[in-house]
Amino acid sequence: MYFCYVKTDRNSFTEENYLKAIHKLSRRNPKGVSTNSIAGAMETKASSVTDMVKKLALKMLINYKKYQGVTLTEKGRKAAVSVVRKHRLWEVFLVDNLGFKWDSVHEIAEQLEHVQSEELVIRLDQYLGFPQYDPHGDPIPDSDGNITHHKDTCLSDLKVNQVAVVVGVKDSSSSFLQHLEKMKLVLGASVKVEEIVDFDNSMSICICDGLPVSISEAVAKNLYIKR
Amino acid sequence: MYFCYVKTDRNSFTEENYLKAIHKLSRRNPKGVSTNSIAGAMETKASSVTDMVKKLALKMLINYKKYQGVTLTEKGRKAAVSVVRKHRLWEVFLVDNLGFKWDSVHEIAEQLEHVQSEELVIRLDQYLGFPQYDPHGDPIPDSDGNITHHKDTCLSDLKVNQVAVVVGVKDSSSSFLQHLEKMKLVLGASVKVEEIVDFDNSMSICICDGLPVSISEAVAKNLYIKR
DNA sequence: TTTAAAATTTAGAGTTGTCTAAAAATTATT
DNA sequence: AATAATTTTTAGACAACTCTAAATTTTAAA
Repeated sequence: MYFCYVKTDRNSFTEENYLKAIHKLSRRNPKGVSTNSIAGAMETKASSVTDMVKKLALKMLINYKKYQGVTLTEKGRKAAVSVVRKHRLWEVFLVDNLGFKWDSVHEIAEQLEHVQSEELVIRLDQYLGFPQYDPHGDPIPDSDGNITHHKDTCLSDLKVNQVAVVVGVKDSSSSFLQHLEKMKLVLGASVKVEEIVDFDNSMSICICDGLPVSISEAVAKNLYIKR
Repeated sequence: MYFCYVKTDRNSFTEENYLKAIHKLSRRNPKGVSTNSIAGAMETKASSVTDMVKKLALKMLINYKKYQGVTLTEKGRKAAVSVVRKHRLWEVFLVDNLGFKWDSVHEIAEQLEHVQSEELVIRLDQYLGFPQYDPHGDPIPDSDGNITHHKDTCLSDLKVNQVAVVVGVKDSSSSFLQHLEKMKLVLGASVKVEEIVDFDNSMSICICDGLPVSISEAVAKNLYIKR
């Protein structure tokens, strides 16, 4: 740990990425996020996390006591959500305006999300028509930092013969998105469960009234739906 | 100077900014840019420049021999121009699409220019309709790195009664641009020289056939025109 | 409850920048 | 050509991160 006093109100790219990771992990662990889980999310070592976590605590962005997990302060949550908001708005721009495919925008948005300008976000949001969801169906936080999450109903929660519409994906990795695309299992697609195989919980489903296709439980668990 | 071997083909933000500065300075000093002038442009110290210049030389981006000025290699020039291209394309986007004023886009473009993605630049360029000039009249380099500069005719080169159209500004500082805006002296405006004051070389000009206004020599020297 | 395993933190060091102060080289002046 | 002024470089150190390896603390198991 190096000596550090807070100079600016701004956060570095690295700090923003940590905040974002902590925010994401907080959903599943509201009582406190562990050092190791942050290290996993950030693809770095636990010792680096400890250092950064001390720094974020100094900046009053997180609550931290040694050996206990961390939670975001309201200030930290605001900062994290602001980054998420920018990320998702830029993803909409990339897909809707520049014609990128949904599986290739994440990396670019990871860079764009760090551009600092209140005005830019406001104007971009307006330019895009105040979108509610990003290309993966994730909700775009409003400018006050409020997020209206999907009800966590997954395709895997459906029973035989039930019908629903795909509204989001949990895992946004390129490979998963490309796999979905091949089956035309994209946002807005209707699905009907034809059969559930007891053995491995795989499903046979009809996508947009097409012929039945089989999907694994892993896939079904990563798709959000609305009935 | 720290030990350093070249790991990636990518350049850091700082490196890109140095390359951009050197590129800009090279126009006036094609034979070699001095350490001090780079330090001036980068708002840093000469010793920092020496360090960075060594690093850029190691990466084969510039030609450097101690105590002599530096020049860009072809590789360095390409890298610098690529950043300039991105900067200017983003400026067009900010003004034309998001409705920013021309005096408030520079800072944001300074951030956006570092976003790494070939595909993004290609698509953005197309989305904007392959613009030739940015909102300040500066030429946008093509994807091969070619720049077609304005002929350097300035408003200050005109004689009494001559007529021209404003096509660019040399200095793009907010304060200068705001000053121009107040007089409606924007890109595309027609100007006619009514009078030149011998004493201080200030000019009295009519903008778009309006009433004569007086502008200083400094202003006239910072405006590119086409006759 | 003592021991073993896992998670977390500290200590020390490396990287990419930055700076100040002093030394060396170049350029300008007399 | 010798000296002065300026420019440039070096040396050493700080800042914001990163890491490995060792020391703590917590949690799980026997």
